[in-house]
Amino acid sequence: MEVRTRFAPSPTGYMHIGNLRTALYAYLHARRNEGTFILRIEDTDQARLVEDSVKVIYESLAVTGLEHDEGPDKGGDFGPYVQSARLPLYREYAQKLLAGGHAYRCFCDKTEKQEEPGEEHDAPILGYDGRCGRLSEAEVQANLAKGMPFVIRQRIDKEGSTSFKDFIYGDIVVENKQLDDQILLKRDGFPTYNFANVVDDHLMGISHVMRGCEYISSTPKYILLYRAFGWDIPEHIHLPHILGPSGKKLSKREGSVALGDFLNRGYLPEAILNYIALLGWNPGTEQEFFTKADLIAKFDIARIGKAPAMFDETKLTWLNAQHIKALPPEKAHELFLKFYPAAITAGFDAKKLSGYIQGKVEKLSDLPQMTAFLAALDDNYSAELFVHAKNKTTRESCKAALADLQELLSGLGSWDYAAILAAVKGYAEAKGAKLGPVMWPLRIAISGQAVTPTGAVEIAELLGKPETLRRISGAIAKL
RNA sequence: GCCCUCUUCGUCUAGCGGUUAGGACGCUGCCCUUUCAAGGCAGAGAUCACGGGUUCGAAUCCCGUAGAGGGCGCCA
Repeated sequence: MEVRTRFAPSPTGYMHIGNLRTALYAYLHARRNEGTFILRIEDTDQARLVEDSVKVIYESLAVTGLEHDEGPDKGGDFGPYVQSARLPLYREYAQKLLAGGHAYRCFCDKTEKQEEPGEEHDAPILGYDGRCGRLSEAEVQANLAKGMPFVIRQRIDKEGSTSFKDFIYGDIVVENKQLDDQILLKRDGFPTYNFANVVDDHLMGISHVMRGCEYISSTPKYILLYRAFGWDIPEHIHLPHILGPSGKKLSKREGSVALGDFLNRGYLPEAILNYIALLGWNPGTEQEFFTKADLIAKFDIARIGKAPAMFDETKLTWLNAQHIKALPPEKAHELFLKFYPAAITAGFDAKKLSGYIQGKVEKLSDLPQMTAFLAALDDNYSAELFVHAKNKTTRESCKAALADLQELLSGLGSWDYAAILAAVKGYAEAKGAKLGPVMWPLRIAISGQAVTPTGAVEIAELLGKPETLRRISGAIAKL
């Protein structure tokens, strides 16, 4: 059977990282099995429509390379791919349910949950009592004649139980009395997720329904719907949640959750994909670094886990550094260019700089701060930095070394890495010293900091002779 | 409140009846005669949530308990 998976986000205005993982898994499963990956927009909540948010979805999929084969912008044989454009379809299928006695019109007042200010109102919310389901045909007709607004609810026989086999979680059994007569078609004529999802997944030929495990509890209701229609039930694959640092579902309150945030903060799309792929899935080998192509080759839904996973930005950062390191130098430079401040690109050999620091960049957004000292030395650095136990340096030893270095370097004919290194090395050897005691003061003098993104010689080279000498003089004065 | 699910180092995880419980991030130390970092190596870190079974033998199978997460919307 052909594998057809779908990613069905609602247009909320941003791409949640948890949703992105769902999209990734659905994409990978489709690609792995030479199937089809479909994008469907679930915009059935008219009250929550966010302007332009469909664009965010397209951009997110494009930047991460999760290309869909069918969708609103790509077309396909199962469209339309936007739920608001499928209203007649839902109406038609709701009618079928009505005709078969699997649904009924409900004329009750709205019972929607209020957005409560003081959250902890966890008063038990009882499901609908089903009273309209017991209305006689005459009563229904009378209400209709009066023009009373109504919704269509699923009629669920409260006897017995309903079960399904989840691919990850195994057999799930729920007693029918736990199942609410959920609303299928809202008063405004739009379907609820609960209805549209089932109808669309069937009509679009979805073979594997992949979604977050918050839907496990309501899946039996969907199963009942499939049965009422006499449809085959697709494979259900519920995914464990991604948790925030507090152990709750990842949410905006606890920092970044949107793909865009991570992109802005200098994470590479491939690193993000790599990291979230590993949240809930593993290859069964010890490989952790994956390109998208690797993931397609190795992804297997059989190795998705059950336990929720906490999102750990530290590990994402490490993975990001790995991906940056693996970039071809030209590509890395191209990306760095977008983050370098103007002072760097204007005043330095940025390409050379990129080459020197590529192995040390964790996030692209670190670049401005990492390179700031090149453009402008902060003269207020502490002279105490020169004192370093391991290199056996003191203020006095540094001052002496810098004085010698200044003379030596000012006499240097050519100013490049090899020449500078040779000069410094020669000096250290002549003094019978190791390189450390000489390099250390040089580094401090020309960078004003103990930690630099590249070595002292590279820095001197980038700075140029006049500036290097100027900074050395400044350091001598300070000492 | 009712229902569903989950539970191996701080974190992500391997494990599917017999392992010194493996790897990764992070942490610590050492090495690399350019600091820090990167890289290499080493180390600390898990009574496998707890309690009962089954079994010659259980992290692995069964039953309870606890904790955590999720669901119970005219939201998805």
